[in-house]
Amino acid sequence: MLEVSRIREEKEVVIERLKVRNIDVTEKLEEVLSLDTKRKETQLIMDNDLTELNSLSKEIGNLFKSGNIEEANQLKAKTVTLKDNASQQKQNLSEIENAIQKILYTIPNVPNKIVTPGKSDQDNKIVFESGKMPTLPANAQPHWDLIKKYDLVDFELGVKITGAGFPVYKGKGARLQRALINFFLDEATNAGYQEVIPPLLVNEDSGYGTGQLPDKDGQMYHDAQDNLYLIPTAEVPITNIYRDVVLQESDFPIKNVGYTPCFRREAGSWGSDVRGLNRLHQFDKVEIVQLAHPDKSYGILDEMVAHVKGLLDKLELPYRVAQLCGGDLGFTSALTFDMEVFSAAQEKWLEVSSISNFETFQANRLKLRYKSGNNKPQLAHTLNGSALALPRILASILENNQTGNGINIPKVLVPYTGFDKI
RNA sequence: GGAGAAAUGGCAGAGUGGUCGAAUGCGGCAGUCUUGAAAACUGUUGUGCGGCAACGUACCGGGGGUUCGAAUCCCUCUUUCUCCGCCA
Repeated sequence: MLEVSRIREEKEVVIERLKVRNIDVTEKLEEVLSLDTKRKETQLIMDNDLTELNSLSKEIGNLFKSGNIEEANQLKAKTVTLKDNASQQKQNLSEIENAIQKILYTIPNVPNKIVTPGKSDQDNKIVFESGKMPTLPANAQPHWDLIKKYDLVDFELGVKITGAGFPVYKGKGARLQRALINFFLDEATNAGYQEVIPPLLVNEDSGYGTGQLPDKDGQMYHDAQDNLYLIPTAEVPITNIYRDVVLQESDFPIKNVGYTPCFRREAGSWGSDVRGLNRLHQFDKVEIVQLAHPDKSYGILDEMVAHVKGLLDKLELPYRVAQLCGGDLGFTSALTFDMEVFSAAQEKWLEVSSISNFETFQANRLKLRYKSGNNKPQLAHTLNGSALALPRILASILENNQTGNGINIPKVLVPYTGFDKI
């Protein structure tokens, strides 16, 4: 959520930068500013009423003490209208505040100035390519066939138990999945991230804190009975650890990593690219989250990208890094890099990680601040990235490493799988 | 799920209708003393909103109510603890 103070201070910049998302927020910002002015006026009136009310109350107290009952009762009568006024203003105030918030909830984050305009992922800028495409055997198969052939993942079984998009991993498939999770967690831990195992269901406050609500209501599975949401990513519970927290400047950087299953309804996104493991309702992911000093967050974003590149290098997968254009940028992000792995048999680039700097957008909702010295608390920056999302990694490992009579396991995973071939 | 107790500042802990944003202790910060440190002493030390500031205002788990006036009384919700029941 944008800060009103920022809108007031650099309205033109905000409008200009949001144009790369193909939206014009001029009217909304004007509305926010005029409501904010009204808010200040209303509070001033209310505060004045309250000031008078408070001093009358004190007087009445003193009169009662000194036995001046009659005079006290006279003053009491005077408080009635003041009280009415104050409570009316209080109601106005909260209506105005709600109206401001309602608008702010509809405005996405202001993109970083290097974000280019564009409509869709077609317009993203490829900023790095690792090269080294695999050469496949003549009879190469896409992973959904390999999975069946070697009995690694069973989709039909998942349909029987739950529904489409909830696969059952079996045997070496399950083991490979677990190996990847452990590998990713170990790599992150070695890079200084603290591992956490967060809850998989979150409350409404947490959903608002990281910006999934109200923007993506409907994309999350919702337990109406207890009003809890199944997490679409570990970002939600992990970042919300720091909701309503004031850190010391010396606490930075704060680095957390967590493995969780992720649950996404994927409403309306059923298309051609959903075969096999490409798009699921439940999938596993290791997520890295950092909290940073505003001056350091972009350096940290680079560091996180480098970390994920390192993972893909070690897995010996061909990949590229895309800098998202305005039209493809997530609602809450100021700058995002997507990591895409080439899955050779289906000849597709699959997004396996999305690494973003949210600047203060989440922190403002979370009330996540830091203090340096005796200065007033300032909003911190939040960042996160997948390191990594499992199913598509699995898909590309299977496809790229097939030999015609088996599948080679990347060397780095062998200590985790206990086998080097499927 | 049933019965009872509780929720106060970074922490501990007082406060049961007015002068309480809240005693006291610990911790933090600044200073005195010291070659330096410790100890001792002195001062200072929550957050939001409005305001250049002075200051005003709100906040004692959340929401609502009673009252001229609520940390204090009432209702409700949440959470924690104890006992009972159930259970991985």
